[in-house]
Amino acid sequence: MVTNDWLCPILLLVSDVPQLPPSLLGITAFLLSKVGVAGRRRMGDRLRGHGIGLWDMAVLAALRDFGPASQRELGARLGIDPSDLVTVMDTLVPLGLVERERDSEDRRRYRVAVSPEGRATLEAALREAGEVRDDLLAALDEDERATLHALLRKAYAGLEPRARA
Amino acid sequence: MVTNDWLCPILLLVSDVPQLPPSLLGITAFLLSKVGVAGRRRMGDRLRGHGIGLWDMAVLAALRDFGPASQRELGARLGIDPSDLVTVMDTLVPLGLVERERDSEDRRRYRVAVSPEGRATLEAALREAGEVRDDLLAALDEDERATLHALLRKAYAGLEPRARA
DNA sequence: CTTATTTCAGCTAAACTGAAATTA
DNA sequence: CTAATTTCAGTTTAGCTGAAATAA
Repeated sequence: MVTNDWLCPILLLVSDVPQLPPSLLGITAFLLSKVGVAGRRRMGDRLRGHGIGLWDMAVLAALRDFGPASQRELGARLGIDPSDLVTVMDTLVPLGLVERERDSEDRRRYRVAVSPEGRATLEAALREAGEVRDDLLAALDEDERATLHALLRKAYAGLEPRARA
Repeated sequence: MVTNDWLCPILLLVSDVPQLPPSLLGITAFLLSKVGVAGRRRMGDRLRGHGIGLWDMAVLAALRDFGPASQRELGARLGIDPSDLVTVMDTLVPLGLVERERDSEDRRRYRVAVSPEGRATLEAALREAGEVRDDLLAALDEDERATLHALLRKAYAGLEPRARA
């Protein structure tokens, strides 16, 4: 009789494909995390080529989609800690991707706006995102990708806003 | 005319729901990462109540599904760095969830096996995972959850094994 | 005086790197 | 001798905490 005890280590070495435990593959949250981390890493690697990080891209997107905002507003909208937004600004301002000036009506705040260069960088970043999707979801056809996206969006919308982090 | 410039900050304050930029909500990898992180956090919080972490659960699952293994094999299978497996063992061994003894045929290796207590803890952890799924995917019905799971599994299987992170 | 916004200094956890100790 | 397994020490990064500085 063939038992797993000695067969599995051999298969593991021969196939060179790490076979994950079925117990884990049956957990949706596990798959979600694995594919999510893989996508995040790919996206981060590509953005590094543009000199920005994931949060920087998110800030550019928020500024373009919703218009100028204070750092406080950006943090609330994107779920970024205000102190981490300082780091984001330390990246975006010197690169000229955003313009930042004190709010004339409330000099505690900055008024942050995306620059033309920032818009161009965002466009490039969004194209990278499309390529990451093609890579990450290579096994899925167009319909399946659309279904996956719709389901994720529905699930995300259903999360407690406070617990979306 | 109503412009976004002053309307959006007001909506943001009134609705108390952080409206994410449509640019980002259109990126599958972004949603994947967001929902994945939310699930991972929920799972980690629950496992903490059992005194173990996510990697500990993964090791218990691998040992139960595939039988005893060396730390090297566990690391290769689960994508855990061998040095991090030391930390996992430092958790599981004192709790009595695994039994570890030197391999009599190759004394460099340990032979790690799940104990009855470890099986019970894994069962409890898998039940927690079910509850996390119900919470995380509350907005989806049974069919949608099954579809999401199947699509994630297909996408994950299509990733380069080396790049599964 | 209290509150809001930005900033800084530091902390924690996770994942990774490099090398030492032991055995094959 | 080289190579494999486990272990330890240290680095890096992301996300978070608490408080200071400035302005309302």
